Amino acid sequence: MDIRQIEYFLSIVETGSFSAAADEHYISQSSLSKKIIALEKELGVPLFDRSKRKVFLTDAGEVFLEHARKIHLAHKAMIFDVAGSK
Amino acid sequence: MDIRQIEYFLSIVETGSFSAAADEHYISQSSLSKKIIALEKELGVPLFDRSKRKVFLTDAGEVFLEHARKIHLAHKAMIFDVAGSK
DNA sequence: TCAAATTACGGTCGACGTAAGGATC
DNA sequence: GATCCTTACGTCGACCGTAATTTGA
Repeated sequence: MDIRQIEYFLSIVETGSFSAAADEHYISQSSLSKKIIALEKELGVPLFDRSKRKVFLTDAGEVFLEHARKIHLAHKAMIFDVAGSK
Repeated sequence: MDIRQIEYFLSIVETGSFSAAADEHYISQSSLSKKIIALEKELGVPLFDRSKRKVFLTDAGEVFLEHARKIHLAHKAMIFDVAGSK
């Protein structure tokens, strides 16, 4: 699992859209989709329900979201502190 | 940054050795070394002092270590909770 | 039909392991 | 000389974007 995948996931949740999240990260819709599919495969559970026009989180997606936010913040703090220790 | 790199880093700290950590993760010493070098490059700071036979953490490495432990635990909790939500 | 996500495809870049090199003890 | 980390090198898999396909409104 890559930190970027977590950031992609968070962007999708914020925007409610794969394509909008892809734009935010300057990658193609296709690449983003594949990254999320790979993440779901790694976890063994689907994170999103794509059956509607707007994407919704599955139950597992909700659980993932809570942790994803924590890890994202922890990672940001890590970068900041490490850079400051130079 | 990949979660695996964090786990590699933690194994090196625990064992005090790149090669022992590589064995733990069933990858070659060479691959592990390259992963850590890539991590240091991404962070912009060296994490280890390799000038002695046993590897030592730099100041930045010590800072990274604190965060790495937190993120590792958060990741483990994430995997556990997501799997449990299936 | 329009918009949005997935799948197919081809090219390129990166990751891996083996083996050689350099350094420490 | 032995052990450990890094560099060189060749191969193979992964990632990316474009384009085609599928599906929901």
